[in-house]
Amino acid sequence: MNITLPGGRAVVGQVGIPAGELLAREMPDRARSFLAALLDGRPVDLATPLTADAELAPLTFADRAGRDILEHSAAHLVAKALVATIPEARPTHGPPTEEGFFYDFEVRPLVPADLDAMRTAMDRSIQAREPFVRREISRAEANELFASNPHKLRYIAETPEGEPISVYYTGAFVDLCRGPHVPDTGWLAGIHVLGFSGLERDAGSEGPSLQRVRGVAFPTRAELEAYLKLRAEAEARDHRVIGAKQELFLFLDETPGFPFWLPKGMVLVRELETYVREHLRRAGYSEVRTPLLFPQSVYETSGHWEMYREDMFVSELEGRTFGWKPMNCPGSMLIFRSRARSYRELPLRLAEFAPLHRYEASGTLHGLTRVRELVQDDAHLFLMEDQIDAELAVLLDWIREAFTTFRLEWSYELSTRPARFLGEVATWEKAEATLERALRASGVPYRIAAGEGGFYAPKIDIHVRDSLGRPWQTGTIQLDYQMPQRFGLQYQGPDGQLHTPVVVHRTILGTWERFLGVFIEHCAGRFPPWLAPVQVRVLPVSDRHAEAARGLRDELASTGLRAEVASPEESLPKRVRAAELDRIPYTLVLGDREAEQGTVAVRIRGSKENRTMSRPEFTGYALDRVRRREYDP
RNA sequence: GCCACUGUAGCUCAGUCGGCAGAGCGGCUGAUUCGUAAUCAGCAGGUCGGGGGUUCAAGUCCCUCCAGUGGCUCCA
Repeated sequence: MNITLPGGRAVVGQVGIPAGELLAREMPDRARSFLAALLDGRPVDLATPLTADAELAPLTFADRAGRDILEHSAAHLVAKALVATIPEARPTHGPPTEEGFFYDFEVRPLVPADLDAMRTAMDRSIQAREPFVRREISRAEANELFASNPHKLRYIAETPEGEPISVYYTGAFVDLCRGPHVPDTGWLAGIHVLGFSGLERDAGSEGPSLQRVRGVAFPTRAELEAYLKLRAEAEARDHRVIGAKQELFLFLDETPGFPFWLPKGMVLVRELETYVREHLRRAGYSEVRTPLLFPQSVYETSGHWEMYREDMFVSELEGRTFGWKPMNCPGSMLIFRSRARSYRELPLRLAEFAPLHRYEASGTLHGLTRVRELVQDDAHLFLMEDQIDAELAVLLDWIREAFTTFRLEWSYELSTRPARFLGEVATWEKAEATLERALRASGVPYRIAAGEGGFYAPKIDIHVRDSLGRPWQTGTIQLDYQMPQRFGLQYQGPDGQLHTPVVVHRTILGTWERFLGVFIEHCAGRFPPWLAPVQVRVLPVSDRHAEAARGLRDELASTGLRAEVASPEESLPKRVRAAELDRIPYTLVLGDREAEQGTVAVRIRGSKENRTMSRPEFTGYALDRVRRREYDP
């Protein structure tokens, strides 16, 4: 029997030798990291006997498939532990996910004490290094074995005739499973249960609700510890925590989902607006402001009433029904329609930064990243068909520039026609193809999110990851053939005929709220100097320098820098510490030495050294970095 | 909206079996006049998320509403 190993090396194996044994024999140095194998490209247990000529490769945690196997094996262990804790629990399924695994159970609602019991049971199993043992059984045997678990019976029934039905034993616990698995539970020392939650029940289904237990798994305890440390770090830079500490924004019980922007947070918003407006000016946009409320009839025209009403705030006034706008598009459409339009006006680019209201379900609210009142850096581009490609190219270019400025890594998702949509399928497909062409032309990688488009248009969504790798959706580019039609928009073309324009709805940063939520976490509250609410803090060494410090502050303020004085009621070291904790980019110490020489001692955030500069030298340095929007102080 | 959990001073949290509401930080006042990540002392600050109930007695037990957290669903 000839077995081909990775790299094309062919070895001879005795028929019946387990895959793991052969791999260990041929690659003894690495054998300890092998948790499963690929047999002719199919993942299998290491215990699988080799019976014919084949290609064989080891799988480790470094392989995506290997990682999935470890995580799925961890899910089995969770199931074993939960059933040991609550015997009447009925396991359903437990797949690996992007960040770990889960296992869903039909069981009474779990409580934290259940997790403690499960952890104990899991530890015991891990200590015992219980092997995962595969058995293939008949359909009848399977039906008998899982007679008390309707979910497993359903999976058995769904298994195509002719496909083997396999079960895996872990000690006394048995689960219906295709496998493969790690050799034994000793591999699961790096398992950690993150938590549990109830699942939304499918409409119409009865009986106890499902409970999901989520976890992560690593090959070693040490890797788990590293992961947990990263998570703890992520919690420390939670924008909700930083926002409170730095007094950027506020949420009150009385107004769930409605952020209060505090003075310092408002500086961030204004700086972002200024940044975006600079682009608007260069790229030929005009800014408008349209009403916050429109009568129902306008939303009937736009399609919102049919497709988006659930998410809208609605007011009844004098017997008429008004909706608070959830998007800016209707207003822009009405402006376009307000008079005859010529092709010479196109592209017409209307930007609007108006507060939008969306009645997001209470359970989905989350700090700044999911709110009920938000402001987008929104614009609508009214285009002729042959202007679309060029505009899309400009937008993708602009996105690259913006996200580079913020040092955010971004990726694109092409979201296609959803189940509920307006208009004709053919138009949708044309729009989707146009967006895809633009993405290809820009040369950036993208993913297709089938069925994730808006109800009126397919879109390119911009996803950013913060520095800890968590993904967020921010900007969006939507190519819309529906709304112009529904609003009856027309322009007179060079041919003298009336045509319907195409509209691109687009945001770059998305919303100030979500963008700042993400960016606060990305920079961990250490804002680039141009964004920092306080750019310079002046620390007089003692009372006799307070006057000079105030003078310096005024001097800095007159150049446009945001500066403040920390008066010497506290010790200098304490004020230095506070400035560092407040993430102030530039801390200037002013004492006798500096007063005499007309200099300042400059401490740059994150650096313990300080540099003596003349006042004009510092001002020039700081202003230059602010003006260039440098990321670091 | 659904499931679970949580809610004590501005913030982070302690509060045992139901028996007098606490600490640190922050704030204020005073002393100190300070040279690059915490000087010292004192003081103020609470409807224990709201309402209802059980009890001689509720921060603590029960019900309910509100808000938050983690998921589900949804989404910028």
